[in-house]
Parts: sequence; C-alpha cells; structure tokens
Amino acid sequence: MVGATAVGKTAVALALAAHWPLEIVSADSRQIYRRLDVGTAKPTRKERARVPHHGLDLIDPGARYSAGHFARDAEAWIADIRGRGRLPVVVGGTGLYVRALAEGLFREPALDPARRRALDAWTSRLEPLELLRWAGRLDPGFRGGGRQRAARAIEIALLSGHPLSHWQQAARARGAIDPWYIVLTAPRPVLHQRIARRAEEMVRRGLIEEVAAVLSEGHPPGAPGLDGVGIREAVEYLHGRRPRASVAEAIATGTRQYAKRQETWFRHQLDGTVRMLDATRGPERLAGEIAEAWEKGDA
RNA sequence: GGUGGGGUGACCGAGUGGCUAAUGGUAGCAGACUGUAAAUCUGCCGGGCUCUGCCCUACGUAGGUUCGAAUCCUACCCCCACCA
Repeated sequence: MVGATAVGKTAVALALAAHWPLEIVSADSRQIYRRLDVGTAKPTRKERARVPHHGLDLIDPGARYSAGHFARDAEAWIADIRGRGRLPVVVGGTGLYVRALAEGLFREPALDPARRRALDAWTSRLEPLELLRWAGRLDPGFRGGGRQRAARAIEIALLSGHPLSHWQQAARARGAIDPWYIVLTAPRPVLHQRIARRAEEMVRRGLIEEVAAVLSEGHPPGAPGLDGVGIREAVEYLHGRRPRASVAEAIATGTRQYAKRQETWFRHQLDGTVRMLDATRGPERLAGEIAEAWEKGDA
C-alpha cells in the first residue's frame, strides 16, 4: 500500500488490522533513522503497539541505507511475518524502496568500499556539467538525470568495470513479493490542507528540539539522515539561515512538492495491477473495501 | 507640510529610449527517475488564436515628448526614510 505523504496510509493499515492479523513493513527512506521521530512523522508508540511495525529506527542519522538494502531486509521481515501466519502489509511513500522489494533492482556487483569513498570525494568536487560528461562517456546508455545519478553511473562503471546500463539489463533481479498495489490519493486541496496542518504539528511537537539534539551528537548538517523535508528546514533555522516563524510554512511547501513527486511516481512507475483509492473516504471504509476485494481475490 | 528614495508579471527582484511579454529567483503545473530517492534532475509558466506565426493586455494612475518608452517630461495617488 503506497501513497503520498499526509494521505493517511498508517490509519488505513491499522484499520485493516481489524480484518486480518497483519504486520506492517514500512517502506520509508526517512523513518529508518533513529531519533528523528517528529521530523519523519513516524507512527506513534500507540500505533506501533496495536500492530507490529518493521523498518523503523534501523540506523543512526549519520549512516547510509539504500533501496537494495531495504529490499533484502524487508524480504527477511516478510518471511518472518508469514512464518507467524500473518499478512505482511508494506506501507510507504518511498517508491524506489517498494520497487526494489516487489520487482527487484539489478544484482549489484561487489564494490570496494574504500575505492567507493575515494571516488565519491572526487565526484563531489566536479562541476555538474563535467560530471554529466563523465557519466555519458563511461556509460553510453546513461540517460541523464543530474548530479546524483551521474555520480552513481560513474561509480558503477569505474568500480565494476561495466556501465550501469549494462548491469540494469543483464543482471536484473526478481522481486521478492507478488504485490497487490493500493495507491491512496487525495484531491489536491485536501492534501494541501493536511500537509499544512502536519507541518505546524511537527513544529509544535518539538521538531526543532529533536533536530537540535541530533545535531549535538556531532553529525554534520549534510548527514544522510538530516537530508529531508522538515529536518532540512529545522537545520536551516538552527544555523541561523531562516527565521523560526518561517519553518512550518517552508516545510509545508517542501512537503507539497514532495507529495507531487510521489504522485507522479506512483502513477507512472508502478508495474502491475494498481488500485487507486481516495483516502478522504476514511480509513475504516477503505479498509473494508480492501478486505472485501482481497477476499474475492480480485486483484 | 518639506526633502530624498521607491512603486515592474501570483510573490521577490533586474532592467533605465528600440534587440522587452520584459534577465534571475520563488511559488505553481506537468514530467523523468533500477541501490543517496523526503534524493537528483527536465520542461512549461500574462491571455487568446486559424499557433514554426498572429492578435490583445501589461511595468502605480492620467497626460505629454518621440518614428519608437517599463525606461525621458508633467501632474496626481500610494509606500519608506529623514527633517518639520
């Protein structure tokens, strides 16, 4: 089950628990970070007590995770959940994580961590245009996409000896699950209203204090876990680059833009049967419909 | 009341006689995306058409100068600063 931020995914998943014994696998690239609870809008303790959650609080804000890593972890969780005779429900907003789990990425060859770090230091110093030229030269199949994706193409080509596009075609992996996609959506005005409220709530619930505490652990502002809507704005404020009064509004703006990207992704990138549901109709009702459709095997 | 500065497209902000429907940025809309993905990028962005071009509207308001003005002149309105 996927959907944009602030659409109420967790509520629907919890309502679904009234129909079957289930456990939730969170496919969310921000909620993997420990301590960043408010800033990533993690399910509350109460919600976690009602239904077991996996995929939360996996690593420290300074550490890096990845879609491939998630796919391996999630596969194991799902096997366990099934072993307990329960239904795994994957809930999240990180499309790439869902894809990695459901469809598989490509089998990434082993990359020497030390060489990888050295290369990263080099590419991060290159001008964007230079970076794109290198990516195009090292991988004729490189389809563009900016700094980060160029750096990835360069990394794979140099460290594995074959271009990224080669691996993507030749080393395709199979997915670990057979997904039954449900995409939750909400009309733009409703979504925007929810997002505005959510941003204000974050600040009220101590977002800034939470981020300040993480920063005081010594993580640099560019640490992987600090890179996300909400956290970023709090960091800006804490570094004196933004007035406190503007934090909530900036978060709302960033979240709207993110939610739009998610919608686009879910609309075009998911492979297979996709069921679109209007989230504004309420979690109980939606859960009922989902359960009914599932019983009928109507995929 | 006086003096100085300023009023530009949804917002911020360049432009100081023709190359200007007007640089940039923001917001918005649409899109791409197979291991950093809450990331990283791309396109569009006054309105209307018979849409490789044409027409209308637009740089506070009203006039004027000029072949031609957002850019010069005059008056008025509003904002800011200082002086009264």
